[in-house]
Amino acid sequence: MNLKRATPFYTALRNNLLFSEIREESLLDLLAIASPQKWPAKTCILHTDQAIHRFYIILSGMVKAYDYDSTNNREVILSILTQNDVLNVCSLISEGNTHLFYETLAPTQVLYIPVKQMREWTYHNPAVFKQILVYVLKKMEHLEDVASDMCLKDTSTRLAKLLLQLTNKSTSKIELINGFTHDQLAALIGTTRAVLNRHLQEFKEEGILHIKRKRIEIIDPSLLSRKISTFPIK
Amino acid sequence: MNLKRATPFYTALRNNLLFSEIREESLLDLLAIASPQKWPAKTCILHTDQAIHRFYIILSGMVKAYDYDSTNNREVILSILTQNDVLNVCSLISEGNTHLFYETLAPTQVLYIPVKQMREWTYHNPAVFKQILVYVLKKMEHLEDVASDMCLKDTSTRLAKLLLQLTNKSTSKIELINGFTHDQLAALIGTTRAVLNRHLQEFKEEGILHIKRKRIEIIDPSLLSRKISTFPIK
DNA sequence: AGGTCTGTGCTACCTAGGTAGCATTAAAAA
DNA sequence: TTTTTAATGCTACCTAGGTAGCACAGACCT
Repeated sequence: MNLKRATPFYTALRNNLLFSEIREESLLDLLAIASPQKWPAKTCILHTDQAIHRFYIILSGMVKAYDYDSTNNREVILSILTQNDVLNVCSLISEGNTHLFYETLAPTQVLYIPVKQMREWTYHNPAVFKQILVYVLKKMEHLEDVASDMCLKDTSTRLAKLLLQLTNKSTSKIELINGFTHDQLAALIGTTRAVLNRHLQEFKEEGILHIKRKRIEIIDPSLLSRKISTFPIK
Repeated sequence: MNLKRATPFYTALRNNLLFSEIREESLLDLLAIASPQKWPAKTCILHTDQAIHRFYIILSGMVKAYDYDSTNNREVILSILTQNDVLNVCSLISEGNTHLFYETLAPTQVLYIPVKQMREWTYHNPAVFKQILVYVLKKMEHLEDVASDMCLKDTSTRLAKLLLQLTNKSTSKIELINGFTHDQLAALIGTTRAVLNRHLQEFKEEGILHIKRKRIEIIDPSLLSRKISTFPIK
């Protein structure tokens, strides 16, 4: 028993807010039906029948949730999932189908639990639903922001917001998306690489940031925040 | 007791999927702390301190959830709430702040429960969280669609989708948004009245629909569905 | 070293959709 | 009825952002 508690998997679950209200014994029950799995980068997930019937908890790595339109060959990333995020919440409830696609952006470690067993576990631990609700509501809020920005704000505002959001206030470094290509950054703000680059160059000209290969450094955060939603004209 | 069960309020709660798993006695408890309220059309809600501390269940009428950008004076409607929808789910959980605005589009009847009492009630009826989760996940799915359409699909596709979605398959009538002005329709697909009208006229020319004042009638649904995501060019 | 590939910068062009403004019509109010 | 208001149609213009294409650079291979 004590051995189990010592595993990194146990610690991972224990530190996950989703299970903060769960008693130790129940958590060990959960651990008992969970299996680890590793995905290499650039793996599509939730597309196999098998994957649909599993509930995933991300231990490390990164997964994008995106939609893709074949008519114009474009992609939007609606959300980036990392440590402590979960995949396939719908499966616990209904055969609910998110139409989104999921793909790893980096090698990713997960724990998975077969949906059937997970449902059984939730039956004995209904308290988890409240925590899942908290989790989903937070995602929802983000999605509301994304949706409204996408159609009310222009591209350069969206870019500025993205960069500011992901800047660590204390270190002033951009987190999470360093290592992203411009294609991926473009998908995050719902535009094209060419357009994104146009705005990046603008920002560079104005002394707001440095651009290195797969890495952006903010020089002047205050100038950047002034880019938000203040139209150049008017 | 039997009297209470006979009230239209009881029936409303009983028919609301959110409370499908709730025992009769618990539902009566809920009814005991609930109060009816009427909002006239065009009323802003959730903006007063009082309103923030209440959980609302819509009995009849219509409320739009929207965001507004003052720099370009535009509005997006992200969701339309009607009978059996609820307002202020976040309040049950955290001081969670959706940044959206809410406004009635028609005279609306609600039941409200003070958040404090509602939280207490949920404490005794935790089963409701699962149902709320089901509800929120459904809203989430819709929001994902909206967000991705907003940046991957062109306006005429979004319009076609909107109209088809709201067409009752059996009666072939458009529901819910009949009575909407073009301004409101535009906000629903994230564009401007002028642009919306341009596409409506296009559709009319092509014999897809009739346009009357505050009312649209679909003549040829199959032509309309062909408008979806098939670019005129290519 | 040389070769391949992926990411980036940049140019020149095009169009969907945003903006402004006004004329027309239907509905509601006086 | 007339008056007033709200909803709609339509015109003419403008621009942000999408498209295509290519040159160049750094990374990563043999």
